[in-house]
Amino acid sequence: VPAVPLPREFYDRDTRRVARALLGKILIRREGRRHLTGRIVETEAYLGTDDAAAHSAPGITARNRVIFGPPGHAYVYFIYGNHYCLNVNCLPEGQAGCVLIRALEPLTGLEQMARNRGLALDHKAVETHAPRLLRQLTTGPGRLCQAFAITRERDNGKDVTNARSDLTIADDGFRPRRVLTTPRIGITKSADEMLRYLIEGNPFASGVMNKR
DNA sequence: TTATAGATTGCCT
DNA sequence: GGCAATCTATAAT
Repeated sequence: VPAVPLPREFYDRDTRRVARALLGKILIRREGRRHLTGRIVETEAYLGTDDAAAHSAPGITARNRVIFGPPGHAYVYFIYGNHYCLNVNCLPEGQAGCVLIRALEPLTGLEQMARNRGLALDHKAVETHAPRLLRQLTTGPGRLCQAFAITRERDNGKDVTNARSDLTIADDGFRPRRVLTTPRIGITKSADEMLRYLIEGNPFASGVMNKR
């Protein structure tokens, strides 16, 4: 696992470019000496005050203030009374924009992820239902937060570029072969904008056959 | 002060 | 494929 997080400059540019560039990077949750890691395989861009679907659309509020802050910080919100979602904010302080992390390919710490998700993941289960089970760990924005124990209370506003942070994003050199662009999922406003990015063919992206 | 919709998920038929 | 669960930000009263 790479020890050096992506630098702040990585996030200090157009939100769509960051959303695409985050594909293939590694999300790292550190719990003492143990690590949970997963490769980012699906993202969505949420633009500034011009994007009706973005939480930043109404301007700065208590809830969304992280999106207007300096780049490279986690924006975590609670939705539908049940789920947390993880974003990283982009662009310089004062400009809104963030990327929603929608799906990961789990890499290390799978048993802990399963425990966090309330799933049984023994060897027998892996042998018989591996693809189904593994997809239940970190496919979907709410699921990956539960698997990584990401909550608003614990992680909102956290600097993901700080190596001492327990939530960081790093580059291990992996580059996606091909990237698909589609409309965003689960929104009603600005639903036609092509702002969802995923690694073509990766089985851990959400949706059927990597589409929707 | 009350009502409503929401960047989701899991269980039901 | 349909729908309930369950909290909260924001709009409407």
